Amino acid sequence: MAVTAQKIAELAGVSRGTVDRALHNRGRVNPEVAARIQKIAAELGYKPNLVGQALVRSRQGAKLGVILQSTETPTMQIVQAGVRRAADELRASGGEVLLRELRGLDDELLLESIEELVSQGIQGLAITPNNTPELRQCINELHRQGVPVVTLNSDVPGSRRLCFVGQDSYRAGQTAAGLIAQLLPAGSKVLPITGHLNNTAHNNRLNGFLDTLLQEDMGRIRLLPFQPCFDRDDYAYEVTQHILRENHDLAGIYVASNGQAGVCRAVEEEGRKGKVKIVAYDLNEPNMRLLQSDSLGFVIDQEAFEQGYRPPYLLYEFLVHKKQPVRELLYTDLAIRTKYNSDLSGILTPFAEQTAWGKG
Amino acid sequence: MAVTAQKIAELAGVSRGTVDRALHNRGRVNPEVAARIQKIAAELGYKPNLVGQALVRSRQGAKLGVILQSTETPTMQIVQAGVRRAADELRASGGEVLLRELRGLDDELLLESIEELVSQGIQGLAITPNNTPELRQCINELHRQGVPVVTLNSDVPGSRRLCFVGQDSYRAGQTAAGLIAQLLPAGSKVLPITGHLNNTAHNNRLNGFLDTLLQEDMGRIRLLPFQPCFDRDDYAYEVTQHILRENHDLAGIYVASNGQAGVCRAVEEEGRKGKVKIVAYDLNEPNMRLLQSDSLGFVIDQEAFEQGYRPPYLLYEFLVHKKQPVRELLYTDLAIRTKYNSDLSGILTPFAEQTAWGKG
DNA sequence: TTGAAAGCGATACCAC
DNA sequence: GTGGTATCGCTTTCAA
Repeated sequence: MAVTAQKIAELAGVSRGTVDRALHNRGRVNPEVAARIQKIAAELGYKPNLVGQALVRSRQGAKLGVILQSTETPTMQIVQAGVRRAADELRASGGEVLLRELRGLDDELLLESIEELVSQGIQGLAITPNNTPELRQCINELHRQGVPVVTLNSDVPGSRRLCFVGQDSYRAGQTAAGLIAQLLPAGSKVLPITGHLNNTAHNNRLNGFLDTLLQEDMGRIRLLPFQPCFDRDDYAYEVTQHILRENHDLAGIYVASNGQAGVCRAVEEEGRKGKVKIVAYDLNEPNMRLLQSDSLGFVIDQEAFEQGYRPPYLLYEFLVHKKQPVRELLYTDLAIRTKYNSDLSGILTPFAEQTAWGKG
Repeated sequence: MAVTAQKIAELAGVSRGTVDRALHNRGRVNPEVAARIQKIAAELGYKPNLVGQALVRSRQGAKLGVILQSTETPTMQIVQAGVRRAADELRASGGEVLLRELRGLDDELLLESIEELVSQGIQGLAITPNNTPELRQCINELHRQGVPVVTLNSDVPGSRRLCFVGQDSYRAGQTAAGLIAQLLPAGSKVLPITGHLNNTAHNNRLNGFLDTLLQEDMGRIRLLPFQPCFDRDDYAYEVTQHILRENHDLAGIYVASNGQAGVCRAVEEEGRKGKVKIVAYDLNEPNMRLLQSDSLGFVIDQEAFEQGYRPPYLLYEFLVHKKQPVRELLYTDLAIRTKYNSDLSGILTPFAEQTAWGKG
């Protein structure tokens, strides 16, 4: 059995209360006594029992808020599943998670939802933010009020958020470049497709991609000028079709944004399936189908589930055990996936129910 | 605040103790009363608070044993790091993990170590087993005694282990095949290298690899007969050198076992670096260096850290909360990695220390 | 068959 | 400054 505060109290000849105050520097304790207690604790390697801590903190009950935007997209639905799972698990430990799911991107609605959750007394917040000055201000204000905020999926750099959980977009671009450079012979022509021209994440991916191909690959791959598709499959289709017809030697397409389904369709309709390698992002249901049908060769995954699952836990740990995240930027893993190492089961299916009585 | 046993007791007009016995079917409770209590619990969606449960169970204290073999290998050292992390975390929740690290594979030593740990009173055990009849018997005997066993990294199929945590070898082979099929043009010559001829995991990888290339790729890749290298770099070097000299058009090498460093060296010395694509397994320090130097194009990762980290938690959950693993075979993720999406930091470096006083 | 009470470990509060 | 005590939610005795 590990060493407890009680044991230290006995050894120091004081009460548990005094030990607690001494070790946590809460004051109101004789400096000499405090020193003695801390020495004993150090020698015994005392660590407070987290279960005991959690139990006492559960008096106030950790009430968390999560707001997701663009919940109509396949990837955000995986993020959602992650949040739900965390919410379920935390509920079993006395936590409470209020989840708001917003369709589309709407800064005003987001700010309203935050206010609503705050008025309901949440002690921590996780959001998929828009990178606007208003939101940055809002995050900083929450920080000032003692409400920690975790950004997920996209970040608000420089704000006083507790941390960010999501993809390292630049590295995601590099990874795609490294893959394509190995996939295609020297001199191959590649078309990069991006989304909105002002989407930071997509731009970072593109930069990582271009930098890597130009610098490290030393220009062995011939890059066509990148084309925006505004995250739309129909535009992506049109652009791809056009470029394919003009470049009969096109060997690869890099899709930094959404639109991969349109790209795949164009490639198939032009009879170039298999000849033109396509690399896109995210492991979700539609992409899974594209992988299975060999329309899409590779996706680079961003662990959407983890992006939803982790933040509530980070907030809980911070609130209940005062534990800071290990880093400010918690980048999710970048797995390269083909149809053979992709699996969504166990993520989208309802997970094993815990011991519960009734509907739960 | 979530619904507690106390609340149910009040609503049912009984005491907490009765509620507890009724909900857990411990008997000694009037059937009618039990029914009423269960109905109320179901309606309220009662779930016992895990923190409360854990605290009371901590009276007995969960004492776990972990035995790792081949700890001299780079990958097992990552597994070790995972075990250590879990041990640290569980200690903070009142758990205790006894870790035995064995060099090499030695069934006898393994069985001795198990006995030793059992005699020290462990209530659960995790091991990297050898697939021998003696060990299977030992696992079954432990099961009979009520000591759950988790196999990790390698399995003992058909034994009464609680579950297995590790790679799906067949799928790992398929993944390599899918990658190589996309990497190389039709007609490319590929050499498969394997380890010991009786290593089940390596054989399964090879089977997955061959099946996939022969069936799904429809023989577009020309396969050379596979060569064993007995997990040794020197043999792998020799074999590779020989084959390279006989096949000036060799386009790829698939390494299902250890030996990749020897393979890479041979390829470089023959001046074929970059021309011959190499796919191997595991993200560990030596492979990381091979990736960085572009000697190795891809590795397929098996989440060694997770293989060490998960089992203690599975045992803890099983012992403390009676929670069964979701599946019997818990396969780790198969991420395809290049130098751009590989990262070992945060795994091998000591992780952020928790609030502690002194040496810990 | 049931209730009352102790106790797991840590913390908060209130007397002294 | 300090010790005592109640408390978190649950399980487990021990009495009744």
